[in-house]
Amino acid sequence: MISQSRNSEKEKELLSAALELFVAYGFHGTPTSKIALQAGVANGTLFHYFKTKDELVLALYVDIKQKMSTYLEEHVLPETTLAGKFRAIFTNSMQWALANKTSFQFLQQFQTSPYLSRISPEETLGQVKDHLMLIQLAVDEGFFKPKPPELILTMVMGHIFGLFQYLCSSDFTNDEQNKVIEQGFEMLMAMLK
Amino acid sequence: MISQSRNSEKEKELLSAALELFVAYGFHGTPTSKIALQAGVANGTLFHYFKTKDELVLALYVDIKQKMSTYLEEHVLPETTLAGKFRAIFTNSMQWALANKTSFQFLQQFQTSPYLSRISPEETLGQVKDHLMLIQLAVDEGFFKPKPPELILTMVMGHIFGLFQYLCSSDFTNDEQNKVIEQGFEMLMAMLK
Amino acid sequence: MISQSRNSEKEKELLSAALELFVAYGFHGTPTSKIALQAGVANGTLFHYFKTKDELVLALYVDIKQKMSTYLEEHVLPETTLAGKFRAIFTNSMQWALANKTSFQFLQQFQTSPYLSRISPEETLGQVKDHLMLIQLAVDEGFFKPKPPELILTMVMGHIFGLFQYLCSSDFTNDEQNKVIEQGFEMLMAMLK
Amino acid sequence: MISQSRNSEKEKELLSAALELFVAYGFHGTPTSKIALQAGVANGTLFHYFKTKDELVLALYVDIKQKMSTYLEEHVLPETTLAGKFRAIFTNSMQWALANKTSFQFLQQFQTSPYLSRISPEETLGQVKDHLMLIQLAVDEGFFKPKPPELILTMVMGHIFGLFQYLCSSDFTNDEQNKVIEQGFEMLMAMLK
DNA sequence: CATGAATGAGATTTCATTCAT
DNA sequence: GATGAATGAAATCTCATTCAT
Repeated sequence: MISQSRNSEKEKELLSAALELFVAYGFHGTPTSKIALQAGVANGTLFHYFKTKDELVLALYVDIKQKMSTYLEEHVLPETTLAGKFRAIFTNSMQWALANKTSFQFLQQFQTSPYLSRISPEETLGQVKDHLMLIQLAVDEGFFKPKPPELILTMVMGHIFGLFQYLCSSDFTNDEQNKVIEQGFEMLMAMLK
Repeated sequence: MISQSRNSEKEKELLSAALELFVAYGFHGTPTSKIALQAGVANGTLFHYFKTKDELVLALYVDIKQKMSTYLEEHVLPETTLAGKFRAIFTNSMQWALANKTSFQFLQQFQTSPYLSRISPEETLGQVKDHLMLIQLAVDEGFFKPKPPELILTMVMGHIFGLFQYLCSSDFTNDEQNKVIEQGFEMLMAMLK
Repeated sequence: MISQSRNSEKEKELLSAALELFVAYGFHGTPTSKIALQAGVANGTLFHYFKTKDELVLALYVDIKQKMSTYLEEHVLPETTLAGKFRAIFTNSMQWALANKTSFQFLQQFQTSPYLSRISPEETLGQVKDHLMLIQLAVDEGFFKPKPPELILTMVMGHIFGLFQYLCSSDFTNDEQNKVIEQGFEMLMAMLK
Repeated sequence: MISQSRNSEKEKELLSAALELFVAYGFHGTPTSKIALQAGVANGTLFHYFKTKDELVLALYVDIKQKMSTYLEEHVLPETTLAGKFRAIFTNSMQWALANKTSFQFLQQFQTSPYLSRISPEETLGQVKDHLMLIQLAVDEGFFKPKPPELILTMVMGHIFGLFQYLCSSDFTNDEQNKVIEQGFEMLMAMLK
């Protein structure tokens, strides 16, 4: 366990350095040498942990996705009502995004890049399946308008991306942020119910 | 004028080739040699028209932005009512995006990339100023809820990106597309009014 | 034709530099940078002519093989008798090998290396087919002992390699060399007839 | 003694793995990590037994040379006549080569490689001295034609390499192999006597 | 002894850019 | 203007070797 934590140490350093540099300079704009430098390891060490640079990019994506998922699950599971669940998903997504701006920006960058096609469709589906099912349930129960769940999901995500952009573009206090998120959620519901 | 039209011909070929390859392989994933090849010109010719590769990327962005703006202007100007203008902006944005998928994807890619910072803030502002003023007007007249125009704008854009994603993800007939756009607009208005 | 001769110029320089260095340090013991340096061209230029280092190795093999074949053909074709043809093949093989020691050593190195498997069997066969047919003819006419032509051929080649090794190991005058070759041929015939 | 036998175990595994991989991929085409992997030991363990990779190559060469020599000595020493000795040398060389194809191929590869120059001339000479003396004796007694022993030796070796190549190129039964070797020896004697 | 993570020099290859024709 | 051969800096990746455990 000691040795593993040491390994993880360098791997984490590498992932963290890669994240920062990728968001600042883009995937191809960031040489592996710079990543290694910033992570404080030797050039070759990067390739000890990730066989290729591409593998590092994908590993970073998976890592971030999983962290966000874990965070959401923890906050959504306790909710028992549909309304509570949706509010939890929305507000906690926003909170996580704002608390992990660089990570969230990386996701955006990744998802509009050709790297996305490296993720198998099953994996992609797996990530949203739970959300789609929840939406379907809400439609069935008349909580949402009768629209295809995929449409509703993309709208919610577009909404989240839009709000994130807005909240990043200026300086807001925490209170202001929370108010915007709150209002954003109300508006979203106004649209979907 | 003949020589210019010939130049323009090659320049267009280059921009068109670059667009296709950038969306497929990313900015850095696309060598200038491949762009020249696909454009049917020699390697060095690219650098007659664009001093550097970066300049080509930016020129492509400006070119696409301008084409979309022109298209929108043509369709929005004739409208006289607020409702008509917003409907026209929204539906024609969607129509243009769907008719020029690669171009729209390029815009998405560009705007989440570090290249965005190469565009001066004034230029960026200029592109949205008209829209912001229109939204402000709508808020003042009670047409929209009293929210900051920037917030409303980012929400509209998030909405558009979401719908675009959804309509690209499956095969829809033109009729179905139009219906989705129509409903999308109604939902958007339900949210904003 | 001018431009071609210029191209060929650098390509030839590269092949020639590669030959010398490969024989001295081995395929993998020779960095492409050294080849380029010795050829008097830039690092990248090598890859302008040969897509990969491997391709350079194979191209060099094909080039040398072809030069030797051409040389042999020119000297063997005029001969009309079986005896004359065999003598011509043998002595001219030896002469060419001694006049192009480095090239011949490269062939030996190549043929005992894993690179050999990159040459398709058909190509390999094509190179010896003529010789095999000539041997078969000699067997049919009772000129050679009734043995499989392949066996005879490998023996002849073993003989040639052996003599080459011997003549390289010490300093011989041209006259001595010729005498050894002559005697070597007589001994070979004593064995095969 | 127990610990030494354990070491020897791993050393043998390493030599054996190296042999196989060197013949398949060449000296430089085979990373030490792959050798260690195939030998079932850790990366660093290889360097406990061989200070450098080069040392491993040379050790392998010496090892194989010695095994072949031992085998030959055992079979040649009992012979009392010149004819018997030569027959024993020749046929047993072939038998060993065919029974240890990979090892023999390694020798060929080694001897046409720049590694050969790492072997001191004295060592090289030592390996063939006995054979040269035997040939000299045979020449003195009129058993062989009056030629330089070095010439005769290289011819014999060329002959052996040729036959080896031939017998490896197709599938032969043991009986066929033996017959070819037998005939090969008769032909060789026809040439040398 | 054995391990295997870590190293960093160096190898191959790419590619934006130049320039003589 | 147009070409494409040539450039060489820089990127990715490999691998022999070391060393703390």
